[in-house]
Amino acid sequence: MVEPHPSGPEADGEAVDEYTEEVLSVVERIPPGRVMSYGDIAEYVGRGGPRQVGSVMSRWGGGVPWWRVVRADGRPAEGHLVRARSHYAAEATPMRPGSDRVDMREARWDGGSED
DNA sequence: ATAATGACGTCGG
DNA sequence: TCCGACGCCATTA
Repeated sequence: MVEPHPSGPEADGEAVDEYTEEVLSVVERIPPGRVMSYGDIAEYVGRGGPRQVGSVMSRWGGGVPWWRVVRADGRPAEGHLVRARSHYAAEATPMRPGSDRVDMREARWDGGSED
C-alpha cells in the first residue's frame, strides 16, 4: 500500500521504494507474540532474498515491530537482543527454555490468518 | 566490469 | 548443539 504522504513507518522525510514498503507492510501485520524470519518475508513478498529484507530492516526497521523479525534459528538480530527480550516478555512470545531464541515451531507466522 | 558488503540461510563436521 | 564454510541476491565501492 503506497501512502501519498508520510504518515506511517516511513515518516522520516525520505522516499522509500516499493520493495521497502512491501517488506515493511508485512512486518507491521505480524501479530504480537508471533514472528517471521527474514527468509519467510522474502518468500512471502516474492522477490529479493533474506539479505534484501535485512537491508530494509537495517535502514527502515526502526518504525515497525522489528523484534518480530528474527533469524531462521529464532535468534533476533545481533546487537538487538536486549531490547528484543523485553518485547518478547511483554507479548509472551514463545521462547525456547533457557535460551534467547524464539520457539519457531510455535511463534512462526505464515502471513495467513492470525493463528 | 569486478569485488566487497550485509539486521541471512543451509549444510557438514 | 555449536561453528565455520559456502551460497544467495541486490546494492555499493
